[in-house]
Amino acid sequence: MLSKKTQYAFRALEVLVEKYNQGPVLISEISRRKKIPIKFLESILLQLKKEGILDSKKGKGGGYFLIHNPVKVPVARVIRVVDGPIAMLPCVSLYFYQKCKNCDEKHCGLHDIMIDVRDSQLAILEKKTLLDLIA
Amino acid sequence: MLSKKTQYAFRALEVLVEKYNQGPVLISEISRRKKIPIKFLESILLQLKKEGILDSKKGKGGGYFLIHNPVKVPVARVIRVVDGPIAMLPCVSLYFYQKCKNCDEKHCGLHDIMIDVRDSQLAILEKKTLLDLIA
DNA sequence: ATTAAAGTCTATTTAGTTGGTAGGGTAATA
DNA sequence: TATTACCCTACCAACTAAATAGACTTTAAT
Repeated sequence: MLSKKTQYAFRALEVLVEKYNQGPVLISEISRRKKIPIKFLESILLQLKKEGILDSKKGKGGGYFLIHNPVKVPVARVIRVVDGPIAMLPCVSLYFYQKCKNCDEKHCGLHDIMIDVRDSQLAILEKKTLLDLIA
Repeated sequence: MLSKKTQYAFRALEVLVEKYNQGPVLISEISRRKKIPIKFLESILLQLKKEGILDSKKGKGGGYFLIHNPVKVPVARVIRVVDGPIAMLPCVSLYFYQKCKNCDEKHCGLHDIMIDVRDSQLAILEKKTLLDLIA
């Protein structure tokens, strides 16, 4: 399951996609429109900024905005930034790989199954982009 | 990510698949062979029994054993019993569905994406069975 | 230069889950 | 009838998620 934080991130991104290339959007506006606790939202947007998905402008007329064309940002990227691994086991994760203590990956049925699952998940999550959020 | 509990469950099931139709297997044997804390393992096996995947026999010569032919038990079933939902959002879960507060499922891009992901996950997890664990 | 708008940072709280431990009770079978 | 081995209850420490509070800094318009 995606964390609530990640779900909030997607809701917020919906707003920013709609307003892509129309200047910064206030945190408070996103919070109000999507019913996200403002301070919690603040930390989410900050995280997305640190990871190079968003940028922000301070002062009057400031706010958050997308750096890249929404069609260039895969859904998978957002999940990894906010939630972490997408795979169901550490030993099959591409970005958060950890060796399995109790299984020899060469002959582990579970490992093989989860590799398949990961590939089929990523086939979708790497192809779908932020633009698909407001389809 | 699957919980450690679920990973233990699969490790334990590997043993029971190998010994299918060869009588009960002691908790202590599974614990030793798979290096699973015995009391924690106890609770996992009990849960699998309550859900109709395993049965047990008490007394001398007792232990746990599979009820059904391993090829009849999909991996998805084990995950649902021990871990809960497989889907990435409550609003796209088949067995643990919960309505989305902030989205109208009819026009929600995120919803549609996660439906696709769920289907592709299940295509694998419903087809692969316990027998594949020891492939 | 002032000021107010707006993002940034640190920290704390609350609640729930996970992983694991301990000990005793109960049922089945040799 | 004594073992063996499952069954149940309770507890705990560590961690994570979700949310809140408040002070600080930067920016831009006046």
